Amino acid sequence: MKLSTKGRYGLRAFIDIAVYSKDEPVSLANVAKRQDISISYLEQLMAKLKKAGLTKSTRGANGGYVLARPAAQISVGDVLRALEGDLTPVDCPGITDTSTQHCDVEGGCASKIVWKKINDSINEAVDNIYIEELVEETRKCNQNQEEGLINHEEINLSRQCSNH
Amino acid sequence: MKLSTKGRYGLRAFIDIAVYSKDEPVSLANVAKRQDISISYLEQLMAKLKKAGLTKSTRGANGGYVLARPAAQISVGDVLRALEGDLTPVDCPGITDTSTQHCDVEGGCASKIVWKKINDSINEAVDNIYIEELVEETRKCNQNQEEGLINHEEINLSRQCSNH
DNA sequence: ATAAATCATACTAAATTACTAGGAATTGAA
DNA sequence: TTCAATTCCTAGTAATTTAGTATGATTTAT
Repeated sequence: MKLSTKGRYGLRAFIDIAVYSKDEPVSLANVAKRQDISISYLEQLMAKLKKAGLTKSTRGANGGYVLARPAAQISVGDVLRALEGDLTPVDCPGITDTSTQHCDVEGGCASKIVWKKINDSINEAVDNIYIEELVEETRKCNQNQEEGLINHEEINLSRQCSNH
Repeated sequence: MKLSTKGRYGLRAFIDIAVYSKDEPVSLANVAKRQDISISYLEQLMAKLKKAGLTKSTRGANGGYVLARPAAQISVGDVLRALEGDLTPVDCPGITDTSTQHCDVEGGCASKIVWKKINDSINEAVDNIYIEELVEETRKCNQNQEEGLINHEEINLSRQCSNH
């Protein structure tokens, strides 16, 4: 049960755009440089985010991406679901509304209870973190790193602020 | 992000053994019949569960599997981790103790907050459901289904009690 | 002896992931 | 007008993972 690079890279890219798009749109070339993800792959991730209405883009020179809404109004769940599809490790009838599967195993309804709790707990978790919080955290860490370089405390701080 | 058949089938098989092993060990042939999973695949799942100390087996004719501890002392988390490995959709340094990965992406520590919350919420969910509860639920449903057949309410009840 | 069962290991087809590649369309600036 | 920077769109592909099957050895009750 792994979150794919779509979700992992995509959230990082989204936060990056949120952090750097205050004045002007952020180009994927810049995101790629900062996050060490290929432009080509980023394009695919951005297509999903845009289709979900989470980003707006301007084409051509000096173009790029900005958030479609304030970061305080976009949850991590919004972003991850746009990238990964449903965040439901188990999809079986009666658990998700979208399930098209049919289930006809004999005997018992027990494991369904488990799948529902897992699904609900994940969605509850990601729906209660907003991008704004992560933007602030990123700014705080970037600042710490600058101070750290002055104070020769790179090792501690880079560990504290490592990303993924 | 999907839970594999190892986890899905394996938990069902484990519950099945818990339900039917009151008097004698449960053979995989019987589990296979009831749960519609091949014996050969079940053998692989049981190897993991046994290695984790969750089941005991007796070989030879009339052999089979029983739980190694009372169902009230085995959590769903124990079972799923035995089958799937760590239930951590994102494994990155500083989040899990077992992580051997190194992370050197520049700038920011934000997404790590998210991954930790997701991992914690899943594990908290599965560690607070015990097999005993699922055994009782299974018994309740099996009984309902029998009554349902008598009362000609098969459709409703089979929906209510469907498994997966 | 035989049949029923676990145990152990190797193999494989299908699906998914994680990208890369190539080019078309748009836009600001020289 | 031309050029470079950019998003947009689609196809392809190598590597990995999944979801099993297959085969045979070993153990044990009858």
